Amino acid sequence: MKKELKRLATMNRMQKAGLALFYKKGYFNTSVDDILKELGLSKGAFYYHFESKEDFFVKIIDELVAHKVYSSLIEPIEGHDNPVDLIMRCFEEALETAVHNEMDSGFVLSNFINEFNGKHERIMGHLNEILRNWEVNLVSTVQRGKFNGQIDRHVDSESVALFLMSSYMGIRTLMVETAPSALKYRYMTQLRQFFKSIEVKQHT
Amino acid sequence: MKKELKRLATMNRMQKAGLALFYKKGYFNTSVDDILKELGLSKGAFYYHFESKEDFFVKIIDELVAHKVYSSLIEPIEGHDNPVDLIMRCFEEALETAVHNEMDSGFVLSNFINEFNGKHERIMGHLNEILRNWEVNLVSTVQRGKFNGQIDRHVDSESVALFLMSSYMGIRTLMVETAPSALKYRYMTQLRQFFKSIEVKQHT
DNA sequence: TCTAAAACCAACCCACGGGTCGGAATTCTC
DNA sequence: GAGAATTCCGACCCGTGGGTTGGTTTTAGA
Repeated sequence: MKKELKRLATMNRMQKAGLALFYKKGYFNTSVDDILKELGLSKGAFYYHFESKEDFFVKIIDELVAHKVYSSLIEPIEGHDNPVDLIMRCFEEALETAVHNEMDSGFVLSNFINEFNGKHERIMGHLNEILRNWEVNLVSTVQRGKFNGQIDRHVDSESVALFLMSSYMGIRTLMVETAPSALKYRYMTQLRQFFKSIEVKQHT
Repeated sequence: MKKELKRLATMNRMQKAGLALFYKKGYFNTSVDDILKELGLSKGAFYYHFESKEDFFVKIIDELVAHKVYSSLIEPIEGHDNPVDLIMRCFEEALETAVHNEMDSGFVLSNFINEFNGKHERIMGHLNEILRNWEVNLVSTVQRGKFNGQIDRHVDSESVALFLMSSYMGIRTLMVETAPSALKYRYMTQLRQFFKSIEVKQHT
């Protein structure tokens, strides 16, 4: 019984260290040895737990990356009150985390997508699934906004979701090298502006 | 005299092939041999013309990538009539090219930025310069819009420019794997919506 | 046509990285 | 505490990739 626990513990350590390095230096630019060195483990240990570097990475995506995206971008907007506000708060929060994160290297999911886009079918499959989950969630949140009478019924939910995703992925990329705090502020300003334009006009 | 010409011709061939492969497979995942194989040239030829792989890449950035961004995103919006329209047309055109481009791998500049973000100071310096040019150009275009009385004087030009850049970089990433034509349409819809929100309200 | 420089070739060097394997240490189970 | 299974070590294999070098072909120019 305890064996299974230790097994999982070790695998988890490797995956966490792996994600940290893949995120920081990129997949192709990170060797298995790099990860092992950080943990004081050997190649044997690694290949005892994982079939290959690729298999290792796929598991990281399905578990850690998916979870990260879920907890920071999906779960926070699943409430039932004021969808627009939820999305704004969620993005703000996510960006704020990035600002305070010393050694931020961008949006994890976006980084990996960029590295494998059109290059590696299998891995892209797993990354795209996370992306789709996010999208579905955004779409339904926007639709809730329509029901609640906050968002104009004439706008296309899917388009809005897509626009939100695009801009978020882009700003996270830009925030890596240039004054994240200032960029965050500017970005949020325009995001608010955009939301205003699709909100139902209040005939006060 | 003709020697210099041949020299430049060969270097150009290498750079073009290099950019194509770097763009398609990424920098770290493309070997110098890959490029040489495609041209039927040898290592000796390569290292006769370039100091190193990195030097080779930097030159590609400064010449080819910079030029590409300039001709597709900067030059088209430098006119003097209707800035909003110019930007819309320009983005539309750029996305349309991507749609029709079999084997599209995303926005060249964005791809490279993602690959080196926070990882490689020197290369990021060159990439950021292109980014800044683009930004400056967008900012001044937005400001022209204010002068012309098309854009609300209260909006912050830099924020708008940033928002445009973000969304464009994001949508280009997303377009690689998912029905580019549909995404383009949806994106343009929302971009128009955004512009509406910062345009001066016509009191007809 | 002859020479010298420019352009290019191809074999070589070496470090690195993914993956293998036989055995040693640890841990569980009885 | 013995035996077996699990976990891990570390030396090894081998293909790859960046870079070097000595020499060969091509070209310019007088």
